[in-house]
This record gives sequence, C-alpha cells and structure tokens, in this order.
Amino acid sequence: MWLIYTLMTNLEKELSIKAAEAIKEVYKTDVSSESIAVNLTKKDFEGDYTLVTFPLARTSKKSPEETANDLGSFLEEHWEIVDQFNTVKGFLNLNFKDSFWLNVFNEMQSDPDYGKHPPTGNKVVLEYIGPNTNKPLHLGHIRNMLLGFSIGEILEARGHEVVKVNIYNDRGIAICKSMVAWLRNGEGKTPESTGIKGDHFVGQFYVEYAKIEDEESKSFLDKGMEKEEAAKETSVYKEAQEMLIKWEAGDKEVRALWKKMNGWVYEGFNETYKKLGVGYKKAYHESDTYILGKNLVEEGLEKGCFYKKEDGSVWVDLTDEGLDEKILLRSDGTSVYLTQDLGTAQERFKDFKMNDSLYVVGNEQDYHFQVLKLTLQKLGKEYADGIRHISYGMVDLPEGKMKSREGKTIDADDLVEEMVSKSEEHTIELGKIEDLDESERGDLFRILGLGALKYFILKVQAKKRMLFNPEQSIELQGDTGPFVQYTYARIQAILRRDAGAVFNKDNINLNPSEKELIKILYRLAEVVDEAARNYDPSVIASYTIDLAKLYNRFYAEVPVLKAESDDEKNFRISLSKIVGEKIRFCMALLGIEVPDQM
RNA sequence: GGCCCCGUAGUUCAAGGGAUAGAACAAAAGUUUCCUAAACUUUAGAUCCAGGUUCGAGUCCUGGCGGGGCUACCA
Repeated sequence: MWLIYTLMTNLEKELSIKAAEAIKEVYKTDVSSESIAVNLTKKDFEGDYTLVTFPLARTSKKSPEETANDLGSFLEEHWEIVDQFNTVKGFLNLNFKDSFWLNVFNEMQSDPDYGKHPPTGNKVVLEYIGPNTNKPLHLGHIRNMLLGFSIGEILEARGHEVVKVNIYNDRGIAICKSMVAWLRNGEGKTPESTGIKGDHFVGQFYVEYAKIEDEESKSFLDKGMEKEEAAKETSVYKEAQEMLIKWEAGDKEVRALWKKMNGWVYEGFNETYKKLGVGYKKAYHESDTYILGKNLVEEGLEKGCFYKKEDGSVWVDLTDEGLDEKILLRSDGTSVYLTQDLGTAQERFKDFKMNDSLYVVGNEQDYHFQVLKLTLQKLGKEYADGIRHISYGMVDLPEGKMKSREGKTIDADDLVEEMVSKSEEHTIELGKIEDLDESERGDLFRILGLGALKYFILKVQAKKRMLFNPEQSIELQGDTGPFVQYTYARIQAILRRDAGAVFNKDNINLNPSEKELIKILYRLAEVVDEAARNYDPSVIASYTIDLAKLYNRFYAEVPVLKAESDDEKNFRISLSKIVGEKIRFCMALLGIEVPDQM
C-alpha cells in the first residue's frame, strides 16, 4: 500500500499536505499546504526531507523548535513511511524508512522509462543555430547549437512534441562582399580544388574583402574622411552594393554565383552539425521569408496597426508597450530584419501549427524579440502569444568579446578537433584501452572530446554569459563530461561481469551512500520537469554530476560484486544498473554519448 | 541620455526567501594485495559597497560602484 506514495508522487508536496493535516489536528488551525516550506535536508544534517517551521510559529503560538517537535511526533505516529525525526531550531528533519526507499527503487526498476513524462499534446517549434552564410561557425554558434539541441531533447522528455528548425540568414550585403572578393581574387578556385571546407573557403573571401576595402580606404582616409564614410567610397564596396541590388532584382548571374557560394557554405555547415551531433527537420531561408514578411506588413497597414510615414516607410508604434517605434519597411520598400522574422513566423505556423515557438538566440537580441512578439500580437496572430525567446549570454574570451572582424574568434571545427585530440592524448596516456581496435578508439576519443566540450558549455546556465579561456582549454577531470562518462564506464565493467541480478525485496538495510543514490534517482522526473520549465540544460548537467559523484562515493565505500550476502550483491548490481541507465538518459538529454569503456 | 542583464573562494561555475553559502580547477596532505585512481578522503579559501523589507537576504526593494548588451531605413 506504500506504493501509492512512491514514484508518481511528489514527496515534498505530499509532505506539506501531511504537515497541514498535522497542524489542523494538533493546533486546530487551517493552514494551506502551499504555505509550508519543504526542502531536501542539507547534507550536514540527519534526514531526508526538512520542513521549515519558523513561519508556523505564529499559528502554533509556540516556538519554532517546539512546533517542529509537535509536528514531528505527530507525523512519526500517523504517517507510516516516516522512520524518525529530529529538530534543529525551526527545522524538522524527517527520515523515511528504508523499506519505503526500497519500494521506490523497485518501482523504478519496473519502469525503464522512468524520468520521461507522458505526452502532453503540446507542439513546440524550436529555432536554433541561425548562422549567416558568409563565414564559418564559431564558439558562439557552438553554445547555440548545444543549448538548442539539448533543450529540444529535454522538452521531448517532458512529453512535448518538438520540431527543430534552422534559419539561414543567407542574403544581404555580407554575402555579397564574399562574392565580390571571390570574383576579384578567387581565380576560379573552389573548396574542391583547394581542399578547404566550404564555409571556411567562403569565409576566407569575406576576410579578403575586408583587406581590399581597407587598402582602398586609405586614400579616402588621407583626405580626412571618417572610417565608415571612407569604406563606403571604395570601389569594392560599391561593387558589393551593386551586387546586392542585382540580387534583389533577381539578376541571373548574381543569383547563380550566390547559390554556388552558399552551397559551399551549407556543405561545410552540414559537416560541422554532423560532428556535433545536431540536426533539424526544416531550414528556413531569409531569402525566401523576407518577401512573405512584406505581405504581413501590408496586412498590418490594412488593419490599421501599422502606419506609413510621408517618405513611404512603414512603422509600428510600440510606445504604449514601453518600447519605441520600429521600422518595418524602408522608404524604398525593401524589408528589414524584423520583416523577415515576421514572414518566417507566419510560414512556420503554416507548416506546423505549433502551440509554442521557441527561438534560441543570443541576448543581444532581447529587444528584437520583444518587438517581434508585440508586433505579431498587434496583428492578432494566434501564434504570437506562444513566442518565447530563449536568450543566452555571450561567450567571452579572456580579452573580452569575440570579434569576427578582428579575427578574435574560436573556430567551431578547430575547437572540436582540439578537444578530440586532447582526449586522445589523455586516454592513451592512461593506457586502459589496449583491447580496442582502431575504429573503436576513434569513436571513443570523439565521444570523450565532445563530452568534455558539451558538458563544459551546458553546465553554465543559458542566460549567463560565460568565459572561455583557450589557454587553459577544457578539463577532463573534476566537474566534467568525462567524469560522468567514466562513472558510466565503471558501471558497465561491473555489469559485464554480472548483469543477471534480480532484486525485488524491501527488507535489507541501506548504507548511507545507497540511500542517497535512491533519493537522487527518485528526483529525476522532477528535475526533467524543472529543466523543461526553465528551458535550461544546466539543471540536467548539475543533476547528472551529482548522481555520478554519489555513485563514485558508493563505489569506493561499498563492494558490489563481493558483497557479503546475495541480497546485497543483487541490490547493488541492480542499483548500479539503474544509475548507469539514468546517467545515459541524462547525458542524452545533453546530447552527450557515453562509452562502455575508457 | 533611456532601457535590459550581470557582480559569489586565486580561477571557472552552483545555491526554488531558509540551517554552518556548495562543487570543480589550481594549492597542501593521504588512499591501489579488492569491481577502471579520468576516482575517493582530508585541509585552507568567497557573497562589490551602503541602506531597507523579513522571524530569516547571495537571493526581494532603493541608491552607489564596476562589467556587458540594446537603443540603425545593419542583421
């Protein structure tokens, strides 16, 4: 009958309800269970869960300590799963019986999907990556890709239907610059002829453009022009400008070149996505959606929620909402960034009829997404309310912000490669993989290198900015991906020797480290929910490292295969097995693989 | 100027208004006849400043100081 209190119950909630009942009985006063604070007991104190009685002193008309004692006695007597209690000041620490925790454990065993939530019927479109097509991906994109992918996995585990999509900013002056530079100095070279990855190849010409422009600017600077002004006077800039106009006009030659160069870039990007293990169902292109946006602007003008200025430009007035007026169409009728996003949003809803639209985009666009949402709300779009900007902080280098123009970036491909070779070096040094063949080794180094990189990025809360020091590189020891992976590999080593254990009793005594493991496993479903609610993989990352740490302590303190009794041995093997499964589950939520051996 | 975000050990990160602010790296010391020492166990070390709200503040409010972002007919 205790089963009704186990897996599907939120024990903290249950405890606050029980406490409210106790208060009613003992003090004859009604208190809402929501007002009762329950926490996990801090590790320096004895107990599983803790009830805070300071706020209850008013209703009990006794000291917090006496209140805690009253409630503790009552609960011990009237709630069969309570083993014992102790009080420290206004804190009531409750211990639950081992048999209760063993029942929790047995239920977990019988539900291999424990941690996942049932389908909610909620459909979510998640946009991430969103690169420009004129240069290769860098560390900032890595953070975006890892966050976006992981959030998608977490939301799926929470029971939502998730459609991942990408958006390519594939048009505009930046791409034209690469094109101009390639025409001038490319000598007909291609990624194939040079053996350079497509996105890097095109990126080189973006840099090349800047060189030409600087060179040509000199004479104008000498005449005393401002830097920006001078740049616009250069012939190379004028060519780029001209190319942009031709592009907009649909000039065949320009379009063909544009297609060719973007094609190179996509090939390169796809390689990087594959290496990182990220993907998406559909890609949108701003070269398509900017036109769709114009229709929405027209619609807004008809509905009277936008207005036209004398020069012909179209605006939306958001001053009532505490923002500014924002431009939607230039006076020459061309669209701006916001116009494109309106079009993309509309198209996306047509494609997927989702309830929520998530945008994983850096926090420098916080304002933009406020504007986007408000504008669509003004238009009365049904999908507007479901728009959510998942805003993440910049990745800083020790010298400050990354600046692609100054070459102060960390290239995504380089970084992945560096991490893989670092883990290779370390693994070979430790010498535990003699029995693996060449391809197994390659897989392992990749799993470990990516694990280190991904964990390093994802353990930091998305909304915070984070620092990356390329000098120090990424650790393989301590609070890292390989630490968790190592724990998993250890477990697999045990299971290779004896995996047939069956355990279903509730009458053995638990060691502290065993009980801690059951307790943390018990929280998994709730942790997934919390991560999903906050769109925050770091919740999963810190849970996973805690789980691995607790297992490593258990492993050091308690013999598994050489346990004293069969019951203990079977229990410990079963426990190890579940810990391994849940580590793999959590790491998968982070987009990280785990090895059987390392 | 206006708006938004952020200041926690030497460093990188944690802490749903609750106990003595947790980890990891770096530093110091220990643990391999026993399931993988990428591990485990110790030691030392922090809430930017000043007020306020509260039984209780790293967390909430006000004002400083410091850092970052946005505020383009750029994306």
